[in-house]
Amino acid sequence: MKIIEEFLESKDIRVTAMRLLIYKFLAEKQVAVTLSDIENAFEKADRTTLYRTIKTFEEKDIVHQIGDGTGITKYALCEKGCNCEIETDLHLHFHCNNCNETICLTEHKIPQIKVPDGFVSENVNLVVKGICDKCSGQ
Amino acid sequence: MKIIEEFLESKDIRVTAMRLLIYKFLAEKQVAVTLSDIENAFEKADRTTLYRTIKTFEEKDIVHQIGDGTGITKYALCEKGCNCEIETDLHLHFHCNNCNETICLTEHKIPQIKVPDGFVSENVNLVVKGICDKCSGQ
DNA sequence: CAATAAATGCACTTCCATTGCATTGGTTAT
DNA sequence: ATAACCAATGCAATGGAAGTGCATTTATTG
Repeated sequence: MKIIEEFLESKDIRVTAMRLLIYKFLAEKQVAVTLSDIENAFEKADRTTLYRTIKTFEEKDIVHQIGDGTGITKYALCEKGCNCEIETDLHLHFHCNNCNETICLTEHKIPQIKVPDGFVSENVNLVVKGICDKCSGQ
Repeated sequence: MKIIEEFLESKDIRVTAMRLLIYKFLAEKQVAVTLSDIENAFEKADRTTLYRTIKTFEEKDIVHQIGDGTGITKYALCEKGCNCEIETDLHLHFHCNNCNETICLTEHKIPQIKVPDGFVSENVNLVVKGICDKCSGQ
């Protein structure tokens, strides 16, 4: 817990009880979560607080947003190897069509994508859909 | 126009004036459009009709949906080379951060993405973001 | 302890997606 | 041709998620 506090401070994020809890929640989750997921986990807290906390985390580059095609934006902690603050970083995510969970595959880099002449690639969003390891193992 | 009629019939879609117009609209557009775009183009028609028409087109595999990260779903006609009814087809789209338009790059195939053991890849959604040819040429 | 600034909570708004139901319009069978 | 039927359309309403304004609480600083 102390470690989290120091980490947040190092990222220029003021430490509050709520923020510690939300960070802890994200860290324990192995998958990307929606705002509703967080909401359900902290029913005492107001939705706005959770929303703004996530936004703060995003601005300070410790959380990144994922659009996995479900229409609902999900969030995940940036881990080692996730350089999402860098525009050219490739975000590879896996969305399970069975359990509906989205997982960060930060260790799986993808090759540079070629685009036609005249187009300038700044950022790539790649979502692989299928069956995750938990669901395929059943 | 006769060609469109025959095409729709061949896809098991009942031909109506509205459907012909919407198909024509999509065919003329070179970019993926939102429901609002269609709505603006056909102010006389009801939003629901446009919505359901697009859904019908989707079910019959002549239109596919694109989530480009803007949060608003876009739609585009499936063209030659677009086999979006096939699960393993790779959808490559380009989203311009300047003009906000999304373009289908069906001719640009991308290599098979490797996923970790236990994961089964069924479908890949790839959106490249940057500046499109029109905007970069300014 | 006072003054200030940030964080939280509440209420409200907006936008898009979606559905139920009534109505219209086109197709088919008698 | 007409009745019966089913699909398409239009209208109204709902729901969910994102986002904003403002009051209040909490924390920090002088």
